[in-house]
This record gives sequence, structure tokens and C-alpha cells, in this order.
Amino acid sequence: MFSKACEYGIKACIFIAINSYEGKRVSPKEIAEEINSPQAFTAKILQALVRHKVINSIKGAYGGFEVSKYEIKNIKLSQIVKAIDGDNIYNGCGLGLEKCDENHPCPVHDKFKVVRDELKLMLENTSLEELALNIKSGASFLKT
Amino acid sequence: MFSKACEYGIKACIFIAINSYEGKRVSPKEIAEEINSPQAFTAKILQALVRHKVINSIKGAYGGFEVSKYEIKNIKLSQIVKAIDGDNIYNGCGLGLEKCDENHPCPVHDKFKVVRDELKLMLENTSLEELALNIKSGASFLKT
DNA sequence: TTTATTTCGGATATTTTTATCCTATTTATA
DNA sequence: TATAAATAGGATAAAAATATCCGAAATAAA
Ligand code: FES
Ligand code: FES
Repeated sequence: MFSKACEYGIKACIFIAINSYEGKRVSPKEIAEEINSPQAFTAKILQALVRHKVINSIKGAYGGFEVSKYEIKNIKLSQIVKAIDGDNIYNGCGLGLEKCDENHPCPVHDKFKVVRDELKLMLENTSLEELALNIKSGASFLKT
Repeated sequence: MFSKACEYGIKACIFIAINSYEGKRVSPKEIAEEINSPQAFTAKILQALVRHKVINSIKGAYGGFEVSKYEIKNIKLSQIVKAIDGDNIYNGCGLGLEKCDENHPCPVHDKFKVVRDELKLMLENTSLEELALNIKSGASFLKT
């Protein structure tokens, strides 16, 4: 469904959010340990998220990754997915036709569109805040 | 969403079904042309579908790929997807945890499961027959 | 039985994704 | 200003997915 990079990206954002609530910046090393991902690869994904302005980075001593405490509830899963995997999953054809087009649909278009749109809606309606709170409360987990 | 291999596999099955209604067997060459896919790679995918008993192959002169005319309505999209991409898309965790487990859920589990289950249901309820008829009637397309 | 046709399957090549490594640049503090 | 701590980013490696090639095996018909 999502690429490995995207899975790591989502989990990383959640961990960053949790720490940002407490004013703490985190490093790729800490993140990778917490979400069980390869560190250097995770660092690359974080760079991409910074470029797309999903998270911030502060360079130099006492730096790290963070996200504005007041923005956490406004950041949606869809932004993270779009930053890393692009928007093919939202708009692309389920059978790989050049583009999904009502006027030139693939055989599964009608049925696929329903599912794809629901996925899109789910990602757009899910905030980093609720995912982070979910982890903090111990109701869900980032690894194993 | 689906792998390239799976996209080709689904389209190939539809084309085979259409021809099987008319008692005609088709070759990887014809299939690849009709669905706009690399021929040799498509042949490999057809082999996998044969191994999983989704379609039949007849070797030798006047051979080719076919599917029992009376089975077309019983073959579901889910069988094709499962044969090629496995069942991770049905059962796997959206964030890549080892397994999707109610008792050790990832942060998106609850919301992801809803979408994943709907996808599963859609694939299980969509038959090769309806897809083939859809193409025959000119209502949908296999390429461009 | 020979021949032409066709799938099967192993070997290999290419491309994309995933992962690692190393150096440059930035920045807070001593 | 010097130093240590961090991210940025380029180069490279490894693994997986996609794609190609070719000979072996099977089969129908001449
Ligand atoms: S054309 Fe294939 S999903 Fe819309
Ligand atoms: S645990 Fe992640 S989807 Fe169920």
C-alpha cells in the first residue's frame, strides 16, 4: 500500500510530535531506534519531510527535528503520504492506465474509485495529533 | 497499490476471459499487445496464474491460455491479486508492523482496517465476468 | 515420425527502491 | 574564536521489482 519510506515517515512524524509536545528535539538516531528503521535511510526521509515543510529541522548543536506544538493537530496523514509517495495513490488508476479518467475508465474504475476515495478521506481526516495521543496513551505502538 | 505484475495479471485475465467466451486461446504476444505490457514479463505472470490455477495453459501447437467459460463468473479479482501479490494487502499492517494485531495495533490500525477491509470485500465481490463484459460492451478499456 | 508451434523455466539484465557511508555546512556554547 | 554537535546532501551499495533472452519440453498436425 505505502512504500517503506512512507511507513517510516509516518512513524517518524508521530514520534517527533510526541517529543515536540514536551519541547524536545529528536535526532535521526533516536527516531530510528524508536520506530525500528534504518537510521541513514530514515534521515533521508526526514530531509524530504523538511523540504515539504511537514516538519522542521534545526541544524547544529542542540538541534534536531521538531514540529510546531500548535501545528500538530493541523498536520494530516495525507500531507506526509503526499510528501513521500506522491499523489498516485489518491488519483492514479488502479490498473496503471496513464491516468484515471472517467471518460476512458479501466475495468475496475467504478469500484476502485470508491475505495481509493475512502482511503483519501481517511488520510485527510486523520491528524498527527490523534495518532500521537494514541501512542502516548499506550493504546498503540510504533514497533514490533 | 498493486504491483505492476498484478496490474498486468488482472488485465491479462480479462482479455483471456473475453476470448475464452468465444472458444479462442490466446498467446502472451497477443495479450501483451492488447494490454500494453512487456511480453516476456507478462508470460512469467501468466505462468504464475497457471500455477495458482486461476487460468489454464495448453502447451504445443494450437495451444495458448484460456479459462473455463463456465468458471469466469466464479473467478474473483481477489484470487488474481492473491496469486501475484500475496495477501499482505488484505492482512498486512498499514505501517509495516510485523503483523496486524488487534492486541498490538499500530497508530493507524482502527482507521486503516476499515479501508483495507473494504478493499478486500471489493476484490472478493468483483468477478472476472463483470470486468470482461464491461470491456466487451465498450464501457471500459485495457490500455492508454 | 517429423515439423511447426507453443508454454515452461532457468539465466541474466535493467531499473527502482531501500540502505549505507562520508564529508560539508550550520550553530550553540565554552 | 574554537570546538563539539547536529542536519544536509552527494556518492555508493544492496536488494527487490521489472524486464529480456534462450533453450527445453510438450503437443497437434502433416
Ligand atoms: S481509470 Fe482505472 S481507476 Fe480510474
Ligand atoms: S496493526 Fe497496523 S494496521 Fe493493524
